[in-house]
Formats: sequence, structure tokens, C-alpha cells
Amino acid sequence: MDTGPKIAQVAALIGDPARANMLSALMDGRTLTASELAYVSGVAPQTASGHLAKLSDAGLLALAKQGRRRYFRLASPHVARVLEGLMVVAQEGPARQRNLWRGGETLRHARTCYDHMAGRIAVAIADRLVQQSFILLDEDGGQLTDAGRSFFDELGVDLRLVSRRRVFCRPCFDWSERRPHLAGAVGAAILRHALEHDWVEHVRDSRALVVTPVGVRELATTFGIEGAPPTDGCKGPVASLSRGRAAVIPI
Amino acid sequence: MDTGPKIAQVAALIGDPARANMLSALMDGRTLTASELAYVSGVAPQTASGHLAKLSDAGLLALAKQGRRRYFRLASPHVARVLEGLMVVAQEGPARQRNLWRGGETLRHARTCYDHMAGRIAVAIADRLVQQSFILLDEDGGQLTDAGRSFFDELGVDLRLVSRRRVFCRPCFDWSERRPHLAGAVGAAILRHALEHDWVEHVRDSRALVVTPVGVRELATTFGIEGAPPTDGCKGPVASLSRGRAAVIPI
DNA sequence: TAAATACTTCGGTCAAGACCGTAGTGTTTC
DNA sequence: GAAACACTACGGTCTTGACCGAAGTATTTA
Repeated sequence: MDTGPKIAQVAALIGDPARANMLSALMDGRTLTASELAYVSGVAPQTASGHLAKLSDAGLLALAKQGRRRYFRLASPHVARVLEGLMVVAQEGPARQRNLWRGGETLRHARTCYDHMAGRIAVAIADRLVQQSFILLDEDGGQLTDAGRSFFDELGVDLRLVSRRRVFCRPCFDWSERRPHLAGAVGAAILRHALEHDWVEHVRDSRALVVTPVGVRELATTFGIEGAPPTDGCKGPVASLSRGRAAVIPI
Repeated sequence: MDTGPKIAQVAALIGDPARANMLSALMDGRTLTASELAYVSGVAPQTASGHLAKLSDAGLLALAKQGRRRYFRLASPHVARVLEGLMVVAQEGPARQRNLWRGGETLRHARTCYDHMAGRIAVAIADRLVQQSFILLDEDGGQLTDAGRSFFDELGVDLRLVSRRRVFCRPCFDWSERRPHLAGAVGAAILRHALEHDWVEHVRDSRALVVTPVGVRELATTFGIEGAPPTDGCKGPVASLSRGRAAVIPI
């Protein structure tokens, strides 16, 4: 079968910097308007419109019209996983500027990854849960133990949405830490809990999460984790609209 | 962080038809020479050489020199997973010619997917194992049960390589059947067993697998599966070297 | 040593498509 | 109804890079 050309079509769509920026911006599961996506991708609205049409036609984005706006989001978790995977491969690729981050310290500390958390904090949480035998994890998958279920019950994390007999979780290779964090239903539940209880907050127009004072305290008591980010000069995204070809926009 | 441009770089590499054909051809885990890859990708050796250099530089392919030949293989399972994911997304994309296969009936029936089996047979095996409670499987992961371990032990499937306390398996969304089959360590073990016991054989220069008479019998008695492929006119890949831009090569 | 094989480098051609200015359409606000 | 807003369609420019012919470098075979 000609799978080659098929995957080439999809990959080529993701392979344009402007479109990749758009998809990255949607990786946290939000829905954004065409204008917002034009902004984050660093191109003019007309250009963005064309890109978005292609992405929608190909089934990578889902579109909801509302009045004069068009809201876009990733069409499926499968799309998010492909993007995840590309980040991993991009990261493990050549030895080049592997630790070169453009104002990315905040992102490296904590961020969303579609529907769950990623970054140092997320890896630390995963490590802790494994160490306590609350979850079992290896390369191919993971599972919540009975002890783990009790732990989350006491914590008040809502796992009802995922409580079939077994609760599996999925390791998601963290491109910044190069170690797995928790994805899947359990990962999503943890992020939901953290947001609802103000442990972390979204940074506007970014996938970054900041750990609140409450979060620092709770992460310490609950997981024994140092939640405060290392202080450095550059935090938060710097909006820089450029002319010419789609440029690197720190998200 | 500028993850957008990074994933764009990798995606753009996969996004060229010639390179996508090369990667697809390597999806079964084989190592192929530059010449062979030039052939399957439908371009001249000089062109292929350039493509292969790019793929190696980016860390998508691993290279082994041997005499005057260069052997290439996928650099890591992560690369295979990205390709897997792209197939899924490409498949679920637009409603277009979803069931249009070019001589792909054989592939649809049984094929390799990096290190495990895919296609109708593989999905049927997964279904059966789930139905018998030998494995537990959901969207996020899967696990071998004690009964399942016994089953494989009796069958003589070698799971020693993967026998930590828990044996997880990974669902891999089958792009032809649109349902999951078994990947990960367990899936790999099944394929290994099937090849060693002559249940299936590789089709030359293809990812397709043919089920042998032995295989038909064994699949029936072991899994209650009809292993024989539906008969139709077109089977096997048709090598068609074309001139001009890299064309669709049935692999 | 000569010839064949496997692959790479260089140079020039050519097509695809990303980009934006201009000019639209549809929707909301005043 | 007019103006502002969100987005789209069209047309022309310009860069990127895929492609192959020809020539060159290793390596093996004769």
C-alpha cells in the first residue's frame, strides 16, 4: 500500500514552520481563533487562513464557527500524539543545541501537553508515584495500583471518569527532561485537579504553567517536590511579530 | 520554547514523498542499503543519497557502513511511533478514498509494523486475547494477565526478554482496520514467534506477510482465527520505477 | 592494474508553495 | 445604514529544495 505518500502529505502539513507553530499552540487542548493562530504563527491573517484551511481539510484541526469567528482545535488526540512524538524525535535527534532554550525556562519547568502536564514538575510527580508504588510504569505502558487508587481518592482526584476495572496510564516521553511523565486518563486527571485547586495556572498565550504558592506547598506535602521554579532572567513568552517568512515565535 | 520550528524540521523531513517512502520501507525494522532505498523511493541514487544524508543528520536514521555499502535503519522506536501515528492521522483524516488500496489487499491482511504485526490478522489476535482475558487493553495501555502469561508460556512464546514483574503491552492503532492491535514487547514477541514457527513469511521487498498453510492451521487452533486471506486479483507489490518527481511506489 | 560497484558531490533546471497586498464576503456593533 | 471586525479569495513575487546528468571518491572483484 502506498502509506508513504499518505504520511508524507500529513507530515508536509506539519512540516511548515507557520503551521507547526499553530499546531504547537493548540497542543494544550485550547481552542483558538484564526486571528490568534495567525499571531502565534507569525504570519499575516491571509496566509494563516490558507494554512488553517489546509489543516482542517486534512483532518488535523476541527473547526467551530461562532459568529464571525472561527475556533480551531486539534481534531483528535491522535494528532496530539503525533506532535508529541515529533518533539521527542526532534529532541533526541542530533546533539546540536540541545539545551538552548529561548526564554523557555518557564516551559521547561511546567507546561501542558495536550491534556496533561509536562516538564520538570510532571516528571518529578511521575517519579514519585512510581517510587511509592502508586503506579507501575515502563516503556510500553503503565497502570494504577490499588494503593495508587486509594492515594488519588484521598487526594480528591477525580478518577471516576476513567474508572473501568483497570486504570491504565500512558508514559509520554518528555522532550525537555528526556524522561517519561504521565499522560492518558491519569495524567489528565492530575492536571485537572491541579488547575481546579489552583496549584498551577495557565500563562496567557502560552503552554507554560506557573506553580502558585498554594501549589508549591501542596506539591511539597503531597509529593515531596520542590515546586518553585529556579529563578532566572527570562520567563514568559516574548511576542515578536516579524515580517517575512514565518519566524521562530517563542510559545 | 520554540518547539514549533523543531517539530517542523522533523516533519518536513518526513513530508517529502521520496523520504516518506524510504521511512515506510524501513518501518518493518529491516536495514536496507542506499541503493535499495533509492529504488523503493523512486528516485535516482544521487537524489536518494542526499535524502539519506538529511535523514541521518537529523537522527531519524542510523547508518552502518560495511564495505562499499551503507546500511540504513530507523534510528529508534520513537521514529517508528511517529510514523505509526502519522499513518493513523492520515487514515482518519478526510473521508476521501479511504478504502482505495493499490494492490494492498495482502498488506491489509497481514504486515509488519516495525517490530510487531498489523492488519486484519493482528487485530483479530488482539481481539481474541482480550476476549479470553489474556490481556487487558484500553486506549491508554494494556497488560498481560496471569492467565495470559500462562497461555503464552504453554504456546512457547518467549516472553523472558520482557518479564519484569509486569508485562505491559501497547495498543497500536491499526490504520487499515481502524482498531487497535498489539504493539510493544508482547506484540514483538508474537511476531517473533510467528516467524520462527513459520506461521507467516515476509514478502520480499515489502512489509506484507503471507500466512503459510501451517499458519492457517495454527491461527485457527490457537486463536480461532481464519488465517487465509480473502482471494482477490491483486496481491504483492508492483515495482514501478518512474521518472520525474518521486511517485507513488506500492510498498 | 583495470574494471565494476556503491555511493557522493557539484551544478543547473524547474516546480511547488509560502508570503503578502488588494479586494472581497459575512457578521456584529453603533 | 455605516463602520468596524473576522475571515477568505485572488494574483503576483520570490525562495526553497527536489531532481538528475556528469563527474569524482572509496571499495571490491577480475
